[in-house]
Amino acid sequence: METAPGRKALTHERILETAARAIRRAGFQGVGVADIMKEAGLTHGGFYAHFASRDALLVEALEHAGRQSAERLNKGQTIREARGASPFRALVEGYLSDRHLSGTEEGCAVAALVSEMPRQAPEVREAAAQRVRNLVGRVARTLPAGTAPGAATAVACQMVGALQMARALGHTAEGRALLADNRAVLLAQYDAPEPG
Amino acid sequence: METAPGRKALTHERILETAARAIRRAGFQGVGVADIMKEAGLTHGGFYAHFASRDALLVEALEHAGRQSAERLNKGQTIREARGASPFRALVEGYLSDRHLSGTEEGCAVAALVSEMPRQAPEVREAAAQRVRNLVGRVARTLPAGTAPGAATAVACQMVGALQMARALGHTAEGRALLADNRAVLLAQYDAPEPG
DNA sequence: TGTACATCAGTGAACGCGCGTTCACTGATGTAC
DNA sequence: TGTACATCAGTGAACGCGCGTTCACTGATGTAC
Repeated sequence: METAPGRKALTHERILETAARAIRRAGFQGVGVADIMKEAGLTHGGFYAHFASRDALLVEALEHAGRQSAERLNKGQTIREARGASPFRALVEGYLSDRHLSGTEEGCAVAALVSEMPRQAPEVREAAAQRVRNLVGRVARTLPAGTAPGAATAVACQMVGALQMARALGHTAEGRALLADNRAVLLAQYDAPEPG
Repeated sequence: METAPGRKALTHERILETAARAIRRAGFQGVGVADIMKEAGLTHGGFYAHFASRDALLVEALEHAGRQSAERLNKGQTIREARGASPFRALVEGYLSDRHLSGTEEGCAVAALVSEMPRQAPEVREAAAQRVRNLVGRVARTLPAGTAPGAATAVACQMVGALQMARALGHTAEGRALLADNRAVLLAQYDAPEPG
């Protein structure tokens, strides 16, 4: 059993939770320290009692978002596998779902932030690179044994690209069709044909 | 023959050229009006004689970047095809090249900016969506006849995702390996095996 | 159980700075006669 | 060819505003005796 978190630890967690959502919603550059503190029900002055700098918050927020998104994907995968889907199909259908398309704020941090990652401070970039590696690892674990090397990387890139491009097209028929195309192509390539 | 551009038109073009590079380098949010004007050798005050607002500049800059990147890809494709590559191979090897990895500023606007696109003003979003459609169209034109429907979309998403994720990992062996994995998987799936 | 004091989480005013936008202006270019 | 004037591209100071960060403070909580 872990030590019960004190008042400060609880507040810290609340700021992190808010920030993890905010960066995915508005981008690294899209939210300020004051915005996040306000959304967490605090005043901006208290921020530096919790984090050494804005970048230090971004690092922790990325890690928090990664954990949160991983949990969410785990849940979705478990449910789909219980319904008979292969691990790979469960991942693809969860990641490239309409729900994930519109749920940027709770979704994959890589899809929400990749194109901004190269422009961040070194510490933030490193935390971001780790999210990328984790995503590739997740894909690797769902691919059938004997899949060509490099496939996990290729699939991860396609999934991230697809979600982003669908979002760029808007939450419209056009965006959803792009997602559907990607699901179909991926499942045809790496999964047994759908039964029935 | 077109009308010879006057002094103002030349300046307009120079601002656009600067902005098209700047947004790919630093992101939509990463550069200000004053930065761009300074980089173009002007003072910020003159900006509003050329553009109605910052967003209006972003729209034109996206279009400019799209044209520029398209020309560049055309050139690369022509050279590779002259050396015997199929149109598809020529595109993939150009888009997923180490040169494109490190040439963000002159490269594909979609890869440089997708994850920021959903957060822009409606006019900018629409110009951005058009870049996405153009990229998918370009891929479609290089795929062998008879390829499964949806393949062009899937390939475009993978290429965009791959370039971004490689950049997120840094211009290192890790990033270049990710690109190489993607090239290999794409060529194995949609192209005849490399001769020799 | 009750008082005195130390600790500490969070407040809010203030800092220097850069943003997008406006506007009165300067000085070069072009036109009229 | 030369002068007088209108046009127009670009200048630079100024606007209101929000940013990241600092810091003296308040008021609640916890501890000592």
